[in-house]
Amino acid sequence: MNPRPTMEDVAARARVSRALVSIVYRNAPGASDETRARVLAAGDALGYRPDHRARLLGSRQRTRLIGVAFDVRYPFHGDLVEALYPAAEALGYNLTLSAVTGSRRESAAAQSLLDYRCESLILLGPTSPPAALTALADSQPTVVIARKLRASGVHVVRTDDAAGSRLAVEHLLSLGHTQIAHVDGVRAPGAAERRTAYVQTMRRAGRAPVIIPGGPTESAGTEAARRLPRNITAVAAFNDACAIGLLHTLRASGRRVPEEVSIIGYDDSTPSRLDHIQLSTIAQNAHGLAAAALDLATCVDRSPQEVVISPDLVRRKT
Amino acid sequence: MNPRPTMEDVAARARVSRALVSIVYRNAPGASDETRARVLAAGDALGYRPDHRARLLGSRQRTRLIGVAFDVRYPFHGDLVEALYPAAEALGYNLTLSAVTGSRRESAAAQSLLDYRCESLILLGPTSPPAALTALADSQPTVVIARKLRASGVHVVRTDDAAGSRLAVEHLLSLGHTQIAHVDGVRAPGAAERRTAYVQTMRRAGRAPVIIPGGPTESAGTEAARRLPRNITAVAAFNDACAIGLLHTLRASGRRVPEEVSIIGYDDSTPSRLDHIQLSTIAQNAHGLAAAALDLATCVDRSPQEVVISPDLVRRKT
DNA sequence: GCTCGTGACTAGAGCGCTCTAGTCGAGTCG
DNA sequence: CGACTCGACTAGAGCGCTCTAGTCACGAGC
Repeated sequence: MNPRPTMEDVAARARVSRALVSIVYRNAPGASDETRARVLAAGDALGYRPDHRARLLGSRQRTRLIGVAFDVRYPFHGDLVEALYPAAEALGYNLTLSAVTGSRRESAAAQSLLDYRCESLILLGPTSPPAALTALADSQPTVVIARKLRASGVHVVRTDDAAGSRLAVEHLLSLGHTQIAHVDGVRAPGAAERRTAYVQTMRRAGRAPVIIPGGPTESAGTEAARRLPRNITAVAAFNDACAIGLLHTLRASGRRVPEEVSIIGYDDSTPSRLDHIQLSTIAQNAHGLAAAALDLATCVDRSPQEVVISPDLVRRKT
Repeated sequence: MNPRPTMEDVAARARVSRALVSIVYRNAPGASDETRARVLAAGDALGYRPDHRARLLGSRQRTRLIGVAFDVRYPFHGDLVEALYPAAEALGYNLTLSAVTGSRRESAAAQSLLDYRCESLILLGPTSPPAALTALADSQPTVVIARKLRASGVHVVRTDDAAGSRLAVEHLLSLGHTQIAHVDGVRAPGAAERRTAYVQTMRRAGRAPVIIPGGPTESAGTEAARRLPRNITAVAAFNDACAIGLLHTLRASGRRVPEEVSIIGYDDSTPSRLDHIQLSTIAQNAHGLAAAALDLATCVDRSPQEVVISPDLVRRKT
């Protein structure tokens, strides 16, 4: 519980000036290797760690801090956060997180990031209206991940949902299926792109599209299973949760998956990887999204743009 | 993209000193209501927001900042974070998050929190060895949530697992079941307490305990389902994931839940609430845990202690 | 009338850093 | 040999705040 050592303490112990300690800890040129080692040794002995806040205050413009607003309720946001950390580190940036929860609104999360003087903001699947996002982007670069939108001044990084949907359908076609249904995401983000791509891919293959209303949840999948025509042998679901609900309900009603019905999900979420599920799915490339987002976040004065990342097919057992 | 206004700008606009602006924004005594309004108006007009960093640097001892290290992969950590925000706000504290991920170790997360000069640390279900936690607690109050451990200097807030397990078994007994099995968590945290309480409660009720090896995952539940004796009519599972694996496998093999077999989980996780699952379970009281953790985190110079929160039975459909 | 208290406000020194503008000594070169 | 350059290092201002120690005006109390 003793007060933390400061640069002054390290400087005194290493018998150099405070400024030199700063040089050493910033890895800046202007210190001999010998002194560098001595300063570092003194710092270690005292358990010194630079004060991040003071560091930011002192450095004139660049804070090398990026704020990330994410929703604790979405596992995919967790995957993105995980991918963002190494991507930020590679560029010499630090991440500050702010959570969106059931009771903490996105605007509050974003404002608290601004209080920390983040250089730029990365918002994961934000639900704020475009105007609010534009307002945020007015004061610093703002990158939106995983939401398709046109808000002026905002960078957008997202997965190519049309390509993903096409990938799913082509996979099922290549397996020899002809009666392929799509369980729709209805109004969920991305649902329209996935539905349209499904229809187009089916038409191009000379097959009749069958669309079943669904949604982004397991219960939507459960519901969709009840409406599934008996002649259907393969289903491309809106997302993994929906596919899993469908899977369980189909199995419970005696239909064998994948023997009788093939199912493909979308997201490559954690549940899809579980032993007893092993859902084939379309993976959003979290690392690709993260890298692109950081690239945009760190380039100041770049005109707002949209980066679309291709998804990948993950073949598992359904 | 224009530089953010500072206190100086607000002071100039309101025609007062910088110090007075500080007084107003801190809600400290020493300014007339009239001036207060004028300063606030000037701040609003400029879009001024105090710099959190500078604020903390300036304020001598207390930073009113609490660092939270959580694991993005655990939904329950999300619930805890959600509960921590309002609890912190109520005490006038701010939260800084740092994520533990597959590739970012707990120690890195904790260190980055220290760089931000957090007054205290709250670690959710840490996996670090007790010695590492004691070392952390040496420099500031440290609270561990959801892990039973004896590390000197560290506060612990956790759920009463014995009581939870007892609650689960008593619930099943009260439903008239006599052949109740426990699917064990083996080496998972809390498994020993839950197992012991199960055995004790069964003995006290004059029933023979049946323990089936399992684990904390869905696949463990799937495995346990295969080993489940046919005469068992109720199962208290180690946790929800295990219970859900068990549930699906049992249903797939034709046994009806809850008609033929009752299942109770543990955690009240999000999947347990899903429409087609509706798992009865034992809820860890996230708000209670959060409040207790903040209480401990904010009281400096309090001797390390352990707070045990009672869990609740959530009756659903299994 | 003079002290004293009080509320409203300000000056200025930090907080722990970064960064610019130096100093200082050793080597280079014409 | 004096004018340079160059690497190693230091002094000190400044980042945007907070906070202590004032100042100043005004009214109460003796």
